[in-house]
Amino acid sequence: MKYWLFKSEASTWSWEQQVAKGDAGEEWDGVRNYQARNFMRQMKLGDLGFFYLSQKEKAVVGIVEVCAEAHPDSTTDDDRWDCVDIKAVAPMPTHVTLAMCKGDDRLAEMALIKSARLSVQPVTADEWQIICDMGGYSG
DNA sequence: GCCAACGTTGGC
DNA sequence: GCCAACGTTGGC
Repeated sequence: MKYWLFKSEASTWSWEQQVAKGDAGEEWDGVRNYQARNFMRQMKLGDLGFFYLSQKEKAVVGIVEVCAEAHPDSTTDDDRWDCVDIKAVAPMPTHVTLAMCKGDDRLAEMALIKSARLSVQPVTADEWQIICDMGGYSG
C-alpha cells in the first residue's frame, strides 16, 4: 500500500464537495501534468492520500482513499490524460499546515516542500505517519 | 499583487 | 534536440 498527496484549491474543489460524494467518490480530473499523471497510474485500490488545499488554507485537511484505479479523464478527449477516483475517508482532526510541515526537519524532503507545484505527489510511509501524528489522526 | 519556480511550446 | 519565450502555479 502506498501513500499520496492530492492538491486542490478550495475554490475549485473543496473538502466539503469531496465528502458530499460519499463512498462513490469522484474523479480526480483536470490534471494536465505528466509527472502527476504518472503517479496516478501507479495508484492501487485502497491506497491512501492526503487532501491538501493550496492558496488560502495551505494545509492537509483530510484523508482520502483511491476507489478506482487510473482510467481516462472524462473531462477531455485527449487520451494522454488519465485519472483515478478518490473518496473521503475522514477529516484531519487538526489541519496540518504547510508551515507545520516546513517546521519539522523530518519532512524536509517531502515533495510538498521541495516540489511545491506538483499537484499529485507520493508520500513516504514515514511522512504519512508524522503528518497523521501532527494532525491527531490515528486511522 | 508580486514574483520565483518550473513545465510546455515552438522556432531554429 | 536545444533553448528562449511564455504561461501557470502557489507561497508570501
